[in-house]
Amino acid sequence: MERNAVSAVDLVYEALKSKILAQEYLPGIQLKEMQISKELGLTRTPVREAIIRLEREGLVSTVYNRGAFVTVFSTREIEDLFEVREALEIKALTLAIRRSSRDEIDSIEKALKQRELRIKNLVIKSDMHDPELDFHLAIIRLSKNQRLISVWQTMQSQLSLVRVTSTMINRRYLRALEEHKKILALVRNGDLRRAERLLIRHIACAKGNMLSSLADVTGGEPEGGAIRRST
Amino acid sequence: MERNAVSAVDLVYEALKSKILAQEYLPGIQLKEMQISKELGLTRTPVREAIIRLEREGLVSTVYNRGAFVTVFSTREIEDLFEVREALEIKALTLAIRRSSRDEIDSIEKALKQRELRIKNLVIKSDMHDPELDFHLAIIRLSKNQRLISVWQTMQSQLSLVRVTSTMINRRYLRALEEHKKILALVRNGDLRRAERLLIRHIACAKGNMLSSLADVTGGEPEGGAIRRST
DNA sequence: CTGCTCAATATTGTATACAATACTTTCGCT
DNA sequence: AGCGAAAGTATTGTATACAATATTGAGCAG
Repeated sequence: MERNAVSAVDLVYEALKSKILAQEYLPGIQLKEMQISKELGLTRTPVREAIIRLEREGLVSTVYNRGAFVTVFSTREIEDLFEVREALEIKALTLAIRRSSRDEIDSIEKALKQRELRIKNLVIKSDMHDPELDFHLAIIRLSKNQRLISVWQTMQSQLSLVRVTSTMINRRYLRALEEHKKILALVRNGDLRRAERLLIRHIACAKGNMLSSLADVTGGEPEGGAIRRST
Repeated sequence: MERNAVSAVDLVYEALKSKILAQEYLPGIQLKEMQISKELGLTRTPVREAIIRLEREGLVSTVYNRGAFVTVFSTREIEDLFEVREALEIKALTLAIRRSSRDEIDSIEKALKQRELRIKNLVIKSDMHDPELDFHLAIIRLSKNQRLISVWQTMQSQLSLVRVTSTMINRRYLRALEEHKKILALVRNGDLRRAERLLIRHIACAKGNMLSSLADVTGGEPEGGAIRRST
């Protein structure tokens, strides 16, 4: 009995998802079943099924009889996402204070300090995944609420489709780190009110950055063709 | 050009979803592709694709090489769902106060009053859909946040899989209605703090009811066979 | 050159066929 | 009878085939 058999659908799903998140497939481009199935040495059936999964996660948008496209989020949708994300993170704070042990908080703090060192030593690799996310994910995890975690991750992966100029990220690294440390300290002390306030400001800041960096590239159609061609 | 052409997948999806939500397919039973496709006069392909959609919405759980089953939620998962739901509804309150017009609130109030009349005249039909949901959905909609709305609806449909004895619902009708009216009044006055507090208590009450009604039927395996057979 | 029609192509949507795994029943043994 | 192996059946997973729709491009009229 093959224990660790993995389905072809899973393979395609992971392949597509990582390519989308790595922005190898840019928002707007069409995911052609034939092409993908040839690339992976499979047929269209598992590819279709993987695409349906991605569609339900919001990374892909499909139009009947036209195909599947990497989702292009509007400014409004991004704002909506941030509002939901804020709601989830605030709830996570409440739960974290109630449910997390000193040890767990210590280990997050340690990770923060290591990150601070790396940043100050300027070993910032451009391909380093956003450290911002690590902290927020850590807080979310403290909630011990599996559903909260998975909804948050779905939102987050959608937000990560929005390209942010890396300079924009780098500039905020240190400041964000300070805020993270403060929030964590407040969680440790069980000071929900202040933690909330700080987190809200922190998220608002992140939102502002993303939206302004969006404005920078306004009009910059992603190559590969938009969803609808003018022709 | 067929404008309103609807895909077979959509048909299957809607059919399955409504049967699941109507508890025609009870939690735990297996969704057999062949059987469903024969019932609908289609083949397995669109059935499979519809099932994948439902799986991503949490209504169905699939096991590789074993099949798809209507999800059975554990007590823990229900608690998790309620926590997320609370987070979303609280956020919705904030946004509702900021974004909703007097007219919108008036129309919700009118609906509440009509419902009150119907209840007092004892015209409660057993197949009436839970009025509790109407109010909460109305509040959620006031947020004007499409993402918030859709995440909430997904959660809600999952929660509706949990069978609640109808007497349990009926008993709470009037009391819930009063709470709804109070919450709405507070939203109208922009009193976020008090609205939040009331809503939290209100949801806690609903959660308590659901969990206790769950306890009633503990051990009552859904007919049709559980996910894993003992043999 | 522009705009149109219509054939040719590409792509998706659904059906069918085959393969692999899981479940069931039968049969044989102790 | 009780247990286990093995054949038979059912069900899912993947591949292929066909149908329907959309897109492209050539040809042609104005």
